[in-house]
Amino acid sequence: MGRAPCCDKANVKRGPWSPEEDSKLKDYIERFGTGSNWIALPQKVGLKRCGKSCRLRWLNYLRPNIKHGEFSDEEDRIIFNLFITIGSRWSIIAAQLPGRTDNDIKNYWNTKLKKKLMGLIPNSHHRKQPAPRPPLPRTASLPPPPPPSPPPPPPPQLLFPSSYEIQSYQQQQQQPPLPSTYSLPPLSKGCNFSYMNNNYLFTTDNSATTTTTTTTSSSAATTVSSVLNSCYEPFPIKDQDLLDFGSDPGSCSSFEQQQFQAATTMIKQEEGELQWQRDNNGQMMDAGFDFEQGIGIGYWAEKMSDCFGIDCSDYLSSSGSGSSGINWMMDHHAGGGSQLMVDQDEKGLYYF
DNA sequence: AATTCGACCAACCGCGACCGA
DNA sequence: ATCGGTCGCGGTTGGTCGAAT
Repeated sequence: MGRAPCCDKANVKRGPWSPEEDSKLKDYIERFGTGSNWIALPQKVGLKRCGKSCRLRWLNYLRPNIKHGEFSDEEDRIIFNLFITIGSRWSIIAAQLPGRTDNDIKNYWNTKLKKKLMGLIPNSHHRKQPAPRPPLPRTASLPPPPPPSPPPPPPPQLLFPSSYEIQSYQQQQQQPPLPSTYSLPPLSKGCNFSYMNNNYLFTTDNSATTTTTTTTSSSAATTVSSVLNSCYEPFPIKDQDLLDFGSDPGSCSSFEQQQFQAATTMIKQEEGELQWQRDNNGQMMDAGFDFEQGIGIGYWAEKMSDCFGIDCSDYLSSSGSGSSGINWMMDHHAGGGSQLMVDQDEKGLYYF
């Protein structure tokens, strides 16, 4: 025995909404609200529609402040990063993009963004502007589009996911499903946030001043296998298993003394071979670290080779310190202002 | 000019969650 | 604790369009 239908499908209209229907529904809800009962709403409004259809039409199209049209690069990045982190939880993703609906984002992801990420189509900076399409009959009742917004600020240096991010996304497709329960930290407009679930760390923090990290379990902190960064500005990631090296001390996660001490203690306890370089004031030097004998440079070079397929022969032949190793990597593979991460648990090296 | 194909997106569908009786 | 009604979500479908053939 199947599930009982939510309405009498034989007596409800289906398919595209007419302007008259839109107008009726919109007027009614604006005057009286939904009454917290979508099933009963169509009868009150005088529509031969299923309640679910009315709800969908209102939420996705008629309600105020719905944003239509092209997605911005910033929206692209937010969608991408959230998708990587939490998967296809479209409603949660939509909650981070005011004016966008889950349906909108889902369609956008499936038709454009996913392909763009896989390199099938160029990113939006080379995006061919589509020719304006005449409104479909079903959209004939739309209000006129908002006036053109002022020109956007100049784009940041890098707008689209790096090769690492895309690689990570592709790898993530093979990962086991994310846990069904997770919690987002409270968000407020303009605040920075980051959180980590069992496999991924996510952050939108680009302020380099405050970062919150939420771990979902004690084991989460030891199973970090992937790191994503939604911006390309230096930022601190403070996590006990992720050491973040930026191009200056302020963008290194362990620069703060407390964090530094904790990380160093842990590393020395577990490995005993990682040693930080400090300047004369006892502060950690710019992106400086070194491996002591035993694993040392060989380990470092091996990991770079493992993770990135990088030929480290010229580094190995140099007489530089660990710091020059970072610089070598920055120069050769990441560019200025990039971040390097060392996953202590998996010995992984990541750069952005 | 006609046909085919792929992109796009509004709308539908079914399931699980939630809530009140 | 159980049941029925409703909501909300995410996957899928189908109509329309422009581009390509």
